[in-house]
Amino acid sequence: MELKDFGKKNIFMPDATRGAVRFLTTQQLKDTGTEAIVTNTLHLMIAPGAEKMKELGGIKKLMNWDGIVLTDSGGFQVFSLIHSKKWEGKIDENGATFKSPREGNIYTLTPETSIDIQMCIGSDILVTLDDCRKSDLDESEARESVDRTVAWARRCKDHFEKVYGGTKETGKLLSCVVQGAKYPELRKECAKALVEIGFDGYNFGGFVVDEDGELVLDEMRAVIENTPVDKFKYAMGVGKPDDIRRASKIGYRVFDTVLVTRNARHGTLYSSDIEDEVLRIGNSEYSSDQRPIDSNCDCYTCKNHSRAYVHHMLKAGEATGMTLATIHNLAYYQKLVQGLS
RNA sequence: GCAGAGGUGGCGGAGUGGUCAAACGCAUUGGACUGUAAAUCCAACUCCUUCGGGAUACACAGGUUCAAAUCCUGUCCUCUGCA
Repeated sequence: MELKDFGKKNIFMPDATRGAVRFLTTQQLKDTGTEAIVTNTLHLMIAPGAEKMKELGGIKKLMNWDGIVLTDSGGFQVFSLIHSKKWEGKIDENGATFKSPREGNIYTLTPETSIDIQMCIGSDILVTLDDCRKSDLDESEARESVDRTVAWARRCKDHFEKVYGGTKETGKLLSCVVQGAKYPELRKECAKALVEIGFDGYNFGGFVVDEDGELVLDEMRAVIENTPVDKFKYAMGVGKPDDIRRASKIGYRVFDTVLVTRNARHGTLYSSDIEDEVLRIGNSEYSSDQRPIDSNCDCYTCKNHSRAYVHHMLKAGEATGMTLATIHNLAYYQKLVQGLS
């Protein structure tokens, strides 16, 4: 796919956070029909490091991946690791400073450094650093997060243009993240402020489901309705197959979620043979089931192996089980998303 | 045969008079996971239950005690060493 067509039709990007979709080789990833992946700024800045990424010629060369690469800015990690105090760190209006628990180094992520690192990674589609927080914020906190997100987005764009020449010079796309928690009005405000700055894509950020696991459609609509039709809309972290269907219906075209691959590793597979399309391959009923995971699937796993084999591999703790399950789930999602176009 | 050690839930293995239906691990059986600190986490796992409890249980059979997986006696079995 050409970058200029990105987001014109539905696309699902698996998360290759550290430069690989877990348990898959780049070739196996290609074979699932995947055209774009998401890698993560924060993870890659810690290892192998921004300078090293640059020296190695960027993520695409490193992975031998010729598809599209989107780099997430690290905004979500700022929330999930630092705001929630799993990692030591501080967040202020300038960005986040944190200590990696692995080797103890201190890192700083600001709107500007996030862009710099994404450039070192060699991404095609950059994401502005945003202030992502938990979903049940009260309105004043949500407003703070919106204000900061917009301010950071502006700084990201300025930096991207001044230092690198922007989209025109680099040929890369710059997308921003819309915050506003569970307040559709704030979502709208945030979207409008971002549109004024101008981006190539608008990403729905924060948490995409409420406490009951329901997709936050009202908030998502507020963003669609207040952003330009000709720019791509990316529903970050969406989601379960039905959530993708719903989000697609209201105008989102770009999706990513860890559910596909994590669920695969944890034994939750998808199959059109099952009524609610969820097949828990670890369940004992599959231990002697010789059928493929999905009779309508032509992925490597379904063409070559039975439910019983995947069940056994996963139960036995063999990495092959994870690989086979991931290949299938990813192929299932790619087919799902194509079917929505 | 003699001398030591020991027999605990599907398995391994704690516990050595009461707070024990019995730690912990594994296995098993369900479930969760939504811009990945996740090959992770949660729950159930003797039987019955109106979910309050109830009934049997720590090789087997007796006994001591208010109370035994824990103490005593016998039986059976296992392992190690010596013949």
